[in-house]
Amino acid sequence: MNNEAITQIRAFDRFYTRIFHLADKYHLKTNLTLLEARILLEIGEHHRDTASLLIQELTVDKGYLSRVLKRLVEQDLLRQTPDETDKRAKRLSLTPTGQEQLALLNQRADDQVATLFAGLSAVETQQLLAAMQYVEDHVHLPQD
Amino acid sequence: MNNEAITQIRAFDRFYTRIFHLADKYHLKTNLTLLEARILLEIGEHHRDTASLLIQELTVDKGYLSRVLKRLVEQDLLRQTPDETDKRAKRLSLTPTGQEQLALLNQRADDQVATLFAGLSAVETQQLLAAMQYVEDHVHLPQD
DNA sequence: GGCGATAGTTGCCTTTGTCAACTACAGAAG
DNA sequence: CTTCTGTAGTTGACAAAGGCAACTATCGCC
Repeated sequence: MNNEAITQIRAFDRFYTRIFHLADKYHLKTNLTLLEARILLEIGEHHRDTASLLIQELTVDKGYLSRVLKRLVEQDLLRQTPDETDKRAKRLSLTPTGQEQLALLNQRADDQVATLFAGLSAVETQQLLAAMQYVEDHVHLPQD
Repeated sequence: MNNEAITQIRAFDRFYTRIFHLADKYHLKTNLTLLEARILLEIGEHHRDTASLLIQELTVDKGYLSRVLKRLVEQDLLRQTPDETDKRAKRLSLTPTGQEQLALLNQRADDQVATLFAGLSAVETQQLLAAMQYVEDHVHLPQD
């Protein structure tokens, strides 16, 4: 890969970093931090229902995570129920309030995306998705 | 924009967030934080040579930035010279040591990118760049 | 010359994140 | 069944990151 290409990719990275910086605000107007929002998302949508799974997925310190989870429980967004088959673990699940919050977060995030890509025609949207897919397919992810 | 599209874009965002989380480590093995690295980059390559410009570009608190800049000066990576035409401002520039550090950072970041997109043919690389460009061109950036 | 705005600094505080030690349990090996 | 190593999660102590407001000095303008 030549230098010109690398420079352009790094420019894209900077660009998309900027987008994120804007788009990562979907948790505002809720009283959740970004991490808390991502936790609700992982539990509620991707069914990662133990702390260990979250640690892997979000690459966060387990001590820190433990505290954040506690906070979510205190806010009645999250339940921790004992795992019957593995008594070390706790199963995480959203409370009804937690599910409401998650729905709200999703709504906000969707709105953000819709705003960022507003005004695209159907064809343009399809091409955009294809372009993203191309990028995704051609990144060589290191094995953790 | 339909829901299906939004879902896919959000998936891309999560994906690229993950990439960044890996790629943002280029400052490691130096004794710089990510913010310090980005500051050197902005000053050294994009000629943003006042604190105000950095505040805008990096969306960082001015009090915090002030301290970080001080730290960089203490490490002899940065110089602050009085601006003759505006005596409130200070012109920022890299010291020779700072330029060396920046070169090192660039090297690391380039390596990261090269690794992430390793093994692409010339044609694939061109298509990748085109795909990135397409994404970039079709985001509707809000006016700050 | 006076006044609101801007550049940057400093003190104070909260949030976020790291690290190591610790408890409790699991699973395998003898 | 005991012992040993590994994993799940918690807690305490601490460090780093960042936000907020007050302050000084200077600017540009009426």
